[in-house]
Amino acid sequence: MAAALDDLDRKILSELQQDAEQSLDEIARKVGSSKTPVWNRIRRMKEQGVISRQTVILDAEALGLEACFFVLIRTSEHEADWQRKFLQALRERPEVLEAHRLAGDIDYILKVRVKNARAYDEFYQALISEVKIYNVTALLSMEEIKSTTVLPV
Amino acid sequence: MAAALDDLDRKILSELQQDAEQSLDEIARKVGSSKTPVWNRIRRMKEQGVISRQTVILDAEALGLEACFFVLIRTSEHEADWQRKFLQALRERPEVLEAHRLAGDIDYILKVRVKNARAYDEFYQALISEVKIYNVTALLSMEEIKSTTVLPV
DNA sequence: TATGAAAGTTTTAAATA
DNA sequence: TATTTAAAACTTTCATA
Repeated sequence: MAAALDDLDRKILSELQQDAEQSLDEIARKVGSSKTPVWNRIRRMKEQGVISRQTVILDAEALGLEACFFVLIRTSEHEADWQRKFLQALRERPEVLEAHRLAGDIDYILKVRVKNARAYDEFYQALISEVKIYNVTALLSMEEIKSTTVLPV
Repeated sequence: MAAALDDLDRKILSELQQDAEQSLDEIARKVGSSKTPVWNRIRRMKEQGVISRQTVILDAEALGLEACFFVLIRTSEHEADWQRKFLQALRERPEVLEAHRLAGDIDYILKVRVKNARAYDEFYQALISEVKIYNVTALLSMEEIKSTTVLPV
């Protein structure tokens, strides 16, 4: 599955991750190459799916989304039908930014961004009314020390 | 802190979050406006810090980063000096994608992306050798159900 | 890989509602 | 005050060497 990337590819990815608004010329200069090879490599990496999309990162606080919770979920249900419903509920809710199925004792972890604690409670009430859940622990973030989309390349 | 955004601003943000490669004309058409007002609003939202940056989202699997852990940390140390060192270590390590200080029983949560379980162990050993930590629980993600940078606007 | 030219986009300015 | 029009500067895209 892992794509074969050389040093130049990695430098280009690193530049694009830092700032996707740079022009090809600028990136080419920084990575010590020129426009055409950089352009061809970017196109190839998009086709390969190494680069999945280009987006803007918004400031959650500036949008008034001041509360962030990590939610640990244990469930007694492990049936296919229950799971499908649960996953669908998570995918549909825009306040759920991350959702992972886990190995071990805790079944799922979510990262949820909302306006405030009340908005979290509304989310929580809605979720447990949609699907049966055995145990939920919400961890409230007091400080975002780091939050990055930049992967080490 | 929350910026005053109107309906048109929100539509523009929604388009940019979905796909930041769209041209101004395309965005303008979709949100029912035209190039210049859209351009002025984007510039204003960048200045206000609502839009913090533009980036590419890479596929972690395609890069060979196949393991994702959520790490729950309890510490006995709460001194300023210890904390500064700990936060610095987290910020410097590129495999740490998220780090939050929490309210309550668990002090910190991390999201860590690495090649495999061995790479996680190397990260873990390095971290505990740098700073004293009381208790660590690592939750291994078996399936990424959802992972988005798109905030509800 | 480099060059360069065509097509398209962003950015600024001026005119208009 | 905000929008439309228009034009200059710049960028991307692609053919050719």
